[in-house]
Amino acid sequence: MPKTTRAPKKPAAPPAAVPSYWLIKSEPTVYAWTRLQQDGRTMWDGVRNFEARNNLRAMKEGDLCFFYHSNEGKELVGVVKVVRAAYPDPTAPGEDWSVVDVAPAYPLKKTVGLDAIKEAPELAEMQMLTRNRLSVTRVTAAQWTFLHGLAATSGRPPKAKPVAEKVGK
DNA sequence: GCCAACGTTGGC
DNA sequence: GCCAACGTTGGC
Repeated sequence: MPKTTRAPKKPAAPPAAVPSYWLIKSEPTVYAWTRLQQDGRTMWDGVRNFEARNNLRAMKEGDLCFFYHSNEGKELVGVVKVVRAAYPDPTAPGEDWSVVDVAPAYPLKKTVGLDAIKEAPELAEMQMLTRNRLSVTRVTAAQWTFLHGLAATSGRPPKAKPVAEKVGK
């Protein structure tokens, strides 16, 4: 594109950008939801799968993710917010992996079990089901809303999150 | 704890 | 560039 048509450098991306929705998995024995609540924030490291990594890289600050307990529990337990977009994974120096920082946004009033997710025709296309080994998957807006219905938190707009937003260190 | 699924790696 | 072996994930 010719320079002359280039937009005059947008003054910081509009924070009004529509958030995307995701689902991240963790084995509760490795890093549980309660632990994240205690920590207040964490670096989501250790992802060693290209597709999962690409999903991490597609996350924007402010995006929301379901937090899923794999292996034990097998249920959605809460929602986290992306508080820092992707940056190189310091646990894999020299390698091309990424992390994001997340903070707890709110717990689900009712956890949503894998069985319930599988039962719902509305969720048949969920990436977590179709790509069940992926630790970071996409969630559509429709799936997001539907799952909040199951979690009995449907009245809660995804914007009510007074999470501290100190980016950086 | 076992096993199926599947992404990744490495040999040819 | 294909494909078999391997490793890891995650459900059961």
